[in-house]
Amino acid sequence: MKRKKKIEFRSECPISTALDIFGDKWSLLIIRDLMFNEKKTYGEFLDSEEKIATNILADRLLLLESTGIISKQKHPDSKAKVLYQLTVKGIDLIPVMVEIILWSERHHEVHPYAKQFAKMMKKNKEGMLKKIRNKLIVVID
Amino acid sequence: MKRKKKIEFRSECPISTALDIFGDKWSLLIIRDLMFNEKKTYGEFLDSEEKIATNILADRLLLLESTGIISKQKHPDSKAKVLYQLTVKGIDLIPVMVEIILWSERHHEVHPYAKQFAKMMKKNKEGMLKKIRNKLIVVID
DNA sequence: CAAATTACTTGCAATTTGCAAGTAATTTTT
DNA sequence: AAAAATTACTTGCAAATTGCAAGTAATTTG
Repeated sequence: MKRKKKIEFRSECPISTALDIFGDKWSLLIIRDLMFNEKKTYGEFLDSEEKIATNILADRLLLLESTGIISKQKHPDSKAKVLYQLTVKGIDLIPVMVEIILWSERHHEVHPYAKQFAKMMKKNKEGMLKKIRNKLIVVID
Repeated sequence: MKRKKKIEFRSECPISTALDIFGDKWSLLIIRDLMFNEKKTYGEFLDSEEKIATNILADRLLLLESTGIISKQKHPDSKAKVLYQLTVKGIDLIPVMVEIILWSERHHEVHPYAKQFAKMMKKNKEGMLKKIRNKLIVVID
């Protein structure tokens, strides 16, 4: 499984461009784990509830890196590990992710934590957004 | 090309659930055309800039209908036409779509209208959201 | 220093996509 | 009123992508 060198943008429509990057069933789940679940390594992404296949994970990490949404760093604990993190471009996806969560919570049966999340968002959206962002701010891109 | 009767939800995570519905390269483009481009018929969806294949379009319209995001109505002008429209659940995707547009505009080269859109959003987001919503409000679901 | 762990690759089979060419029911044109 | 367009799809098939199981190579642990 080798991925295309360059991703092709189908048009200059902002929605289309975004979908060219993360329009699939898995990319936003990796971003979710980085953004909300403090996951940082290949192994941690692998053991999600949705059971992403290891080759797909490798492919998507490459894609997200090549589109500037995540970056690889040295893991402080071990040479055998790789630390993945969101770049600023990735962190900027917070409002997208939050609105997806709020929509899904409103229209589907989801985990209780999502209902809690929606309630807190209703109280103070700006504050919550900043709080999430502050937790992710990072030195190197 | 026959589609699976039922879509399978991989987990109760709100992001995952949303992706099970619209996590592909085309669904949100149909929603975009309904939401922002006043498109309403099969033929209109077909002639987008991104050139969706006709079998894929048929498949996605069915999927969006079965998940309650769009609905089919009689076309007032002709029996040969079908009128598609967003349901309330579909209209509720406005904030998701808007945040995707804003993110994409911020990080990519996109159509000039998107820059204009971003500028207006910055001025008065709540007002804009309401305006978009009002244009879509509909009698039958 | 042998067994785990970590981050991937590789080899297929199965599914999905994309393209070209129908088809069936209207609607328009002549 | 027949013939030609239009509209909303379907069908067949090749090509691409996904998903599963089984490696591999470099650390790290017992």
